[in-house]
Amino acid sequence: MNSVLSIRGAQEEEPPDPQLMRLDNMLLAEGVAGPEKGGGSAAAAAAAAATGGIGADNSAEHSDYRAKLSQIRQIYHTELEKYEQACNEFTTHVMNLLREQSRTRPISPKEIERMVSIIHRKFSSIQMQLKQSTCEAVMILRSRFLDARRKRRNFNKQATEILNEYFYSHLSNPYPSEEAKEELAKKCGITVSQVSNWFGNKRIRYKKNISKFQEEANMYAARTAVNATSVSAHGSQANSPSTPNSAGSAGSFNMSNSGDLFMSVQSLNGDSYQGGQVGANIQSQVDTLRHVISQTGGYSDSLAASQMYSPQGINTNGGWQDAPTPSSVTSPTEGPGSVHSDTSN
DNA sequence: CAATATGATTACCC
DNA sequence: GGGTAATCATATTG
Repeated sequence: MNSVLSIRGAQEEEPPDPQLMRLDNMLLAEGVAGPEKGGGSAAAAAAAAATGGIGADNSAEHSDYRAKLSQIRQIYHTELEKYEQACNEFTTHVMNLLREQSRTRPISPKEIERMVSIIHRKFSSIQMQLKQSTCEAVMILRSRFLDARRKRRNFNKQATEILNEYFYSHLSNPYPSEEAKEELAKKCGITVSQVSNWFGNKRIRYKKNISKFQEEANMYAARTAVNATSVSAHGSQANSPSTPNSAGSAGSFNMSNSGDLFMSVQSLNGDSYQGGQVGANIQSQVDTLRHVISQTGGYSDSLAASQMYSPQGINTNGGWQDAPTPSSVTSPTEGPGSVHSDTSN
């Protein structure tokens, strides 16, 4: 046992051991070795407060993690304190011993100093072990709780609803801007990067096989179309919403009906009054309507329409990326023709 | 249980 | 830096 000390003591001196520094830095970064809050009970309270600040369900997921982390932190600190105390006690004990011995034989201060330094080194190596195992524990905790891949949770129904609504009403260009992403994130109670992930996944999976998403597309298209028309085309006879049900979608919109819808949109667009909201609404409708109509089997009749509405099936640019926004949302003041050209993608 | 759906990560590209 | 495509790891479903 002495051998260990001598070996360690020989090579290790004041210069900060890189390994130790690494551990210290990590513990600090993880908030384990951070400055202890004033009150003793502050740890739990602080953790709770910190979690309560930001995301709603996100923090809930992390609360468990934080609780465990603060547990680790507490253990770490008590252990550290214990070691320190033990070190001091042992030092004084040895000092006393030496003092006693000094009566019978001369003891140089150098010897005392050496003893003390050996003791300290021994205890600091114990501390090192403590830090190492604490780091390990934190790492495990992190991988267990923070690796979202491992702890994947589906978004709640409403969130996916909102996201799908946006996606299908911007089918021609489903690339939400940073602002739009933030908005969606806020509405859905998720993070912006989650929104980005969602759209990335959605785009690729939609494109991969559109047929699988037809029902869903119809559903959202019909819903938003009905919504929009009932808002923008004031009153009128409107259309019986008809079940937004997926199966019935084909039957729900017959040719004439969809034609009416389109006409109303067109005229409104031509009006070009009140840009902003209305314009955006219309643009959305173009997408959704296009989908509905194409699904309703409007191919035999409206030839012109059929061509431009022909959706992703034969779409010339199945990929979205190639076709940057053709004036989509930003210019509501275009002539009626622009709608067609716009939808031609 | 297998099969599918789904959110996150990765590699690679522009 | 943001996009796609492939992939991973889990959740949900039948």
